[in-house]
Amino acid sequence: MPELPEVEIIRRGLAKHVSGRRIATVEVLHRRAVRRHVGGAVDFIASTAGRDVGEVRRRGKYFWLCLDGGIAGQADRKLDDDALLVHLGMSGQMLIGPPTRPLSPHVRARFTFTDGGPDLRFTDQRTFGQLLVCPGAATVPTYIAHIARDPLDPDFDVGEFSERLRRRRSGVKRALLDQSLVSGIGNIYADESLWRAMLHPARSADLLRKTDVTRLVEAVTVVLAEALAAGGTTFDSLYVNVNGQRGYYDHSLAVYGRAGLPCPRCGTRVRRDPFMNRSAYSCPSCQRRPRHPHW
DNA sequence: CGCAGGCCCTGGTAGC
DNA sequence: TGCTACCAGGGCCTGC
Repeated sequence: MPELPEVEIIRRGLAKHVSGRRIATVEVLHRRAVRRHVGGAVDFIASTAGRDVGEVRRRGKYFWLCLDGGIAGQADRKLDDDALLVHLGMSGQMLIGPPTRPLSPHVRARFTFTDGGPDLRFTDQRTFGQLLVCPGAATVPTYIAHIARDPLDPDFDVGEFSERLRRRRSGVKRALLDQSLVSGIGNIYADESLWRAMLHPARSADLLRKTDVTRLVEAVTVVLAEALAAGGTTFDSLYVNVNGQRGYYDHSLAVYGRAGLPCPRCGTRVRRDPFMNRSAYSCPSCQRRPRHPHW
């Protein structure tokens, strides 16, 4: 379940291993991986094969490889605006390795490079992930223009986010998961941030006090940064970096996936509530349930 | 515009 | 044991 920290780890790995190289061949092994690419698999291959990879950028849980140019210090190079945009969904992986290694069963797309070096394999067991080429690489790809800035973005506007959050008439957890309000937060980091800020997930966003919102923004920022420093969360073994290595933030999880286990702060047993056909984990003592829960 | 719910998908596991 | 049911989940999409 890659959320912002995991996606950022992968972005860095790709920047290290793929930026500055020229794509040679592209194979699409599962049509669903390019279902959002206008023109389908044939056009996707034509739009990526033979092109140079520049910087790798990210917004929230999306990242994109700049195609043709965009590499720092090479301003004279032709600057094309295309982005190879990636969303990993629940189980997507970007794996770098020797071209000769066997093809694992869930590889959905494969990229080789003209230098004959390590290839790149988009591997995705549950096929929620997707790849597409669209314009807007230099700023934000058009396809994700509706995705809000994430809390680690230098231009993230805390004031604007706080105001918009306090106008929402839904539960605060639901709001945190809305990528058009703030991006990069999924189920794991929403629960961890709310626990840290001592806010119940079903608190109505429009009833939060300003101090609550300030504490929440602080909590989200710290949780995401700490998870990033730990290399991300490998909860169900589906997340690994480009070299196949796991992250270690699961050792620091306070509530997520810990129903019945003691809250690290007060020892009360962590509670699991049904939430949008999934789960919300919280401490019944640290995160007081509101009189009128707004899930 | 905001909000809620359906849908897409597979592998692991619980339960019968 | 072999079957079924359910769970995990992000985000697009539709309907209100």
